[in-house]
Amino acid sequence: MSHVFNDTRNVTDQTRQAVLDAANRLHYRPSAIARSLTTRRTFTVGVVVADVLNPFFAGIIRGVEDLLWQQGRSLVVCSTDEQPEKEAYYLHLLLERRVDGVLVAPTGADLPVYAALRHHQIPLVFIDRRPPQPWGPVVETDNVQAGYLATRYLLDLGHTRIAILGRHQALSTVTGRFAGYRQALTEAGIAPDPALIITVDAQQEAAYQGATALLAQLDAPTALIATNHVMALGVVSAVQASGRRCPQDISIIAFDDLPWLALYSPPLTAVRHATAEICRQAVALLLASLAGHDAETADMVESYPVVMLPAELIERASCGRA
Amino acid sequence: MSHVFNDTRNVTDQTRQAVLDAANRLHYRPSAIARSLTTRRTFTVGVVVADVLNPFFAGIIRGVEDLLWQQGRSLVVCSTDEQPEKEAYYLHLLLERRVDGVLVAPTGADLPVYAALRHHQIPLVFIDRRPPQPWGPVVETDNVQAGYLATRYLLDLGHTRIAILGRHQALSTVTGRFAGYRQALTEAGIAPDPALIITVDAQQEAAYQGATALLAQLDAPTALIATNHVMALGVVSAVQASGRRCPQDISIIAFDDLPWLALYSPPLTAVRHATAEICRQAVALLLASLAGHDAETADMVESYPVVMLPAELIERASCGRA
DNA sequence: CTGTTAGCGCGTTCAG
DNA sequence: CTGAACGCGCTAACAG
Repeated sequence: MSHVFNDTRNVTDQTRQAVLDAANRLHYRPSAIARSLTTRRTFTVGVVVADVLNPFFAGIIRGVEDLLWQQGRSLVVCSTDEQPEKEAYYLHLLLERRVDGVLVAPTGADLPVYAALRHHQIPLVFIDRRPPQPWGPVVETDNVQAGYLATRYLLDLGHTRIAILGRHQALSTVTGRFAGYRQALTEAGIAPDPALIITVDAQQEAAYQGATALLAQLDAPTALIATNHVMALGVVSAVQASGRRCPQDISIIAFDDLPWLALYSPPLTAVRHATAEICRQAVALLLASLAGHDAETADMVESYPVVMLPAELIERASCGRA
Repeated sequence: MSHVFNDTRNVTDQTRQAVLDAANRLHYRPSAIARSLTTRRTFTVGVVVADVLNPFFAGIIRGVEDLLWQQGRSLVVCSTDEQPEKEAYYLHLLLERRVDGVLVAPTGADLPVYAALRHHQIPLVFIDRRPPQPWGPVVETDNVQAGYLATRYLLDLGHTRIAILGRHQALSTVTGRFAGYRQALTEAGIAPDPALIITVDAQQEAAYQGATALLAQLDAPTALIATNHVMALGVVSAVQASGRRCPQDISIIAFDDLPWLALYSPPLTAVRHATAEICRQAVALLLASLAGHDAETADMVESYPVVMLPAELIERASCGRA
């Protein structure tokens, strides 16, 4: 009797025991499959990111898992490798699985599956990046502020030739960070030099090549900003290879703070995302729209919130101070 | 008509088109829930590890995902934080979800839920660590060989006082690596010194404390082996704090090879797991036992294979050579 | 407080 | 080649 398991009815202790005993004897476990078919809830949410192996996304997944596991919700993870086709494929998979909701760091393409998800009333919350169209709420780092923060910090240290490296792909994260970079320079009366704004492919090797080219310029930069963790690895190795000393010859700022950055020689200054807060807000929005469906919010506002969380600069020795 | 979607029947192109058109118009998507209820297959596998955020496990998850996504199978991830209760909780969750199979890096406790999974015919494959009882096949690194490899390498370099740091918990990984360590020492005619075998809690801070104590000894070691990545971080910071120079004053070997180890000064020698191969073998065993159920392997052998994959030493400058 | 029943949306089988 | 009926295991609604 399902009532015993779900406490959905008053039952005498006697019958409860009888049921429980029988259940144990037969190794009975209720089937979540059958339950989902009737209740139309799967207690599962999908998390779609670029790459589970990227520590930034791994942190997001861990944060979301921690917020959900006590509610009996499980997480299915999907790595898109920045391929829109893979993103669409996974979203279709999640749709067929009838997950209760999806958190997605979009590749940037405007996929038809977003409409399909909406049609099936599956809440969608975008994390880290903005979708091309407002298909759902967004929770992201304030990338303009983050780019500004890093650049301003270097300017205050007296740097005037500051280079920035980002992904070649048109992601909202990269464009935001670049915008903040330009804004800080302009405010300081420095015209952004296109030769110091480098975009490369996603791999560490590409970042290495880009940074190496940068350092080989006649009027080479005295400071480098890597707009994500993989780029940071490439930049660091390029600086090593160039024979430059950090921070004497060059300053480095990394994005995405990870344990090893503090152990590097010198310890690397980094821009840290409010990862835990991103997870909290995203999950809150997801659960809210989940509840919203039950409540039949008829005249649902067609504009979704965009939550921007400020980034924080972790000051270490790689810029010659602290 | 399900026949159209599954090509399970000969259908005229006309009716096929009619069905497909209607499906598109209504944004129809087949429900994997309902399908699972009848077919008793969910096309979902669970992966239970200690911590998704740990790069070693993140690599495992990524590897498994890559092997499974094209088959239309999805992955639900679970972090136990080394707590048997959490492991049991998650395994029950996966059991209720009727996943097709489970890959688990067990905490080491002998949980009743293993029997429950078997009773429900849900294949179980253990990865990275050995379970207390033979509840399923195991795919792991040859930890004895790995510990031997690292120790022997240091011995060949002339070290005689070699310390090793491991987790306090009784995991098959740690005991194996310790055993290999002892074996190498003994072979070299050196009696293992209990003062050089340190076990600490899982956190980086604990490893830092342990390594610091080690370095403060009167007859301090000249080489340190950290048996996992988190320990390595603690060891490295302890060496830095002690004012020692690596490799002049002390040699370090890390476990779990990650990109940043090569960028450290000096680049860190590390023991690398055959992560991709672990994933391949584990998934192969899982799919095999999955197929086995259909084939009704009546007289199933009650002993499961234990696959041990050799580790590899990545030689870098932190030991004074290469 | 307890027993019975309809139906969730598929795959499968059995008639047509 | 096609339509109709059954059942997977559960929840919810309805009788007793």
